[in-house]
Amino acid sequence: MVADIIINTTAKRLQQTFSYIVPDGMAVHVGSRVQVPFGRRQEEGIVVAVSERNAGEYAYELKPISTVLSAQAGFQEEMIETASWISRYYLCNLADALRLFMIEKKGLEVRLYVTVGTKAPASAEDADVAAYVQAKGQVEKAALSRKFGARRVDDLLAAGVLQVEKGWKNKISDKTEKWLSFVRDDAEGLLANRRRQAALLAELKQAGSAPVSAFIGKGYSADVIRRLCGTGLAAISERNVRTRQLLPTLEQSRPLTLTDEQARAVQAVRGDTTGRTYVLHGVTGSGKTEVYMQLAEDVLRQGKQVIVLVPEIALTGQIVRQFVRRFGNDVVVMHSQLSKGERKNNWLRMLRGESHICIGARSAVFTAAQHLGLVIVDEAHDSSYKQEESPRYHAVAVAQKRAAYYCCPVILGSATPSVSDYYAALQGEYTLLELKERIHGRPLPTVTIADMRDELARGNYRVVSDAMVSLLEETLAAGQQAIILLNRRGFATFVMCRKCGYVVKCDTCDVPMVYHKQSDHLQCHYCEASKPIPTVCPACGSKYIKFFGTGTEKVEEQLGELFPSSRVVRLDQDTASRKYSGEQILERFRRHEYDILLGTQMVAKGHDFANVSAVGILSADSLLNLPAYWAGERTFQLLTQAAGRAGRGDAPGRVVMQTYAPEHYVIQCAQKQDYHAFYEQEIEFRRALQYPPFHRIIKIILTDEEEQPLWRRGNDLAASLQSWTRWEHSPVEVIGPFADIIKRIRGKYRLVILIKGKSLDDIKDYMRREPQCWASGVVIDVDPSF
DNA sequence: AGCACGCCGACT
DNA sequence: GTCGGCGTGCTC
Repeated sequence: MVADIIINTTAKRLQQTFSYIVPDGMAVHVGSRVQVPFGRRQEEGIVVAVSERNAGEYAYELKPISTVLSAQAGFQEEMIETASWISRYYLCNLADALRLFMIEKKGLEVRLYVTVGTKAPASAEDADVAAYVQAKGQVEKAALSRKFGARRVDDLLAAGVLQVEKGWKNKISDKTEKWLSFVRDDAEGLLANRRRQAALLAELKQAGSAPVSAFIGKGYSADVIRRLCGTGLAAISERNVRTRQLLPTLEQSRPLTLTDEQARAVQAVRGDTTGRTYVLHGVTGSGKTEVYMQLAEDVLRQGKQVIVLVPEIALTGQIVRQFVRRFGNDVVVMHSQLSKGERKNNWLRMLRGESHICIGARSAVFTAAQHLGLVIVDEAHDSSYKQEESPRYHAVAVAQKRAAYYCCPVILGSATPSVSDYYAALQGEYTLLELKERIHGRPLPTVTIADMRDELARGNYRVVSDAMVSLLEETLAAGQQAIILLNRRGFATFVMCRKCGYVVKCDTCDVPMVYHKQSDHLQCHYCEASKPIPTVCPACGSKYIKFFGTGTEKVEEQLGELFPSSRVVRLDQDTASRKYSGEQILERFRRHEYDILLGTQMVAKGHDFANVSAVGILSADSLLNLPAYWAGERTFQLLTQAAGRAGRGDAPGRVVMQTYAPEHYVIQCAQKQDYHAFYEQEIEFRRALQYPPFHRIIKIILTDEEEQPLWRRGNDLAASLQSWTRWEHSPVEVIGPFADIIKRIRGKYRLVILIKGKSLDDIKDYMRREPQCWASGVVIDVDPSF
């Protein structure tokens, strides 16, 4: 037998499979993770095909597989298929795509092992070390150094008393633990004089079985346990490590009675075995979660599993809590703060079919499954579903691919579906389900627009408009809470010399630095570098250094001055960076320890605070003016999301949106919270300018520390792509190279080449074969989000 | 990605 | 003579 293997490295150019002999009797399947000789090294490989071919049929000599690293944490056929689709569609190599499905990214690790050498130790202390190594046979060098000191070990190695050798450690061996289980009662009186063993047996009878370690923890010695097993009344067995209870015990909730709309949606999806995608368009507060849960319940009844994706920010939010309350222990939550062991346990529980629902952010789409029955993507329009590093996959696309294999439905839930998804639904490619009513008939919040040009004309130079001030006054007076959104952190957005116009920029990035008052430093938001504030202008030496622009820190200060008796809390990357502190801020706001929650988009997403009746959006245009086709869509989504935070309780919601472009259709539609009107205008704009969904885009980003070679590489690659389109008479357009919006980040210049066309499959095939696309300093972004 | 090999210039 | 810099090519 011969196995085709992908070497699990990050090497960009190492893309092909390598064939190895499967030694007789070795259990190797598609998906097994194995150790293979590769050149002079040993490497980890993933088996992607097994054939009955003979080693003699190959033009080169085949080597045999060394060992199997893990059968348990291997791959299923579906995962290999999906990974291979990802590598083709997103133009990444297969090893990188496969690694997305792994918990233990690298299973094989090179370690140095020490054994005794040929020379005799010179001193008694050295003899101790040698004796220790002798007794163990071989010791990991790092462990030996910890015990005896690195200096000592190195000296002994140099003297030849010890010697060192490279070895490999398998990190993914299937871990087991010893379990003690009850066999029978002591009818014969075997334990008549053995009080500890009798007590142990009694406890064991209660428990049935438990890990040996649990009994040791209770004070039973290993000897007592061994002797009890010797009588045959109890037995020890090896079991795979059990997952400990990860979820807090919450009171269980019962399914609610559905509204007609909800029931229709559930009915439409129920029983789908075609792998279709459903767009669930429901206004905020229309009860999408209940639809999700009832569909999930259905799938669970069939013994199948569900993956629920939520935006990164929402992992601590309502939806997770609601699923846990409904489904209890059947739910595993994957979040970034889990330890590696916990992640692995959760993953294994899904793989073995012990749990049936997995909730997590983007990467949870790769969760192992016995039999997937449903994928739910909440807030499916959210930009966090697109991974911004290679492989640059979109979780929705991956979900659809996996669902197609299992023939199960995908639900894309959102109050503001992406224009592309909605278009696909109207075209009949997806199925559209609409929830137009809010639960309990609560009205949508009323939105007022504050034209900031008028404020300026009236002499209000503050960040906060008069309309917003009165909204906040009334809200605070009524004992209610408010949320204020400003999409920029820091105090002032740039620092400029009033005399010569010099703007302080980051040393390694081509962006102005932001003034942070809290740390009293200038900060680069691209590389985190910080600088002190110059006292004189570095360019002309004048002292007229001034701060311009407004960030969350400045608003915090102004709100403090305007409402001295109110309690304001700021939530942005700076205050949320410490572990759990973001969560704590939200929790304390929920308990009304603060009156105003101020922050960046973090405050806009998914929270459900019953006492919040007012929302202020300080700069509704901040995304609108970005030079990107999706600027309007993102703005509409953010504004609608933010507005949706108001009036979720009994008090009606009120929103003030500050803008310099009140007549813009995005602002107008957001004010009316009219998705359909927005969609109609946006789709015409996309059609006219041939943007997605009408055309697809690939973005190639080239980076280099030097500008000249970068342009040469960019021109060469663009020329190669151009010559292909001409040769093939392809309608695909190659645009560029041009300098990226930000010319330089972290000391590297950036060029962009765009590829645009109705179908990009053929040019992708060409790119796959073009070595320039696989050079270092080239990033390929298929369906880029910017 | 490693790693070896080979070519070349520099230096004990 | 040999050391080390880097470009090139291979790994079943």
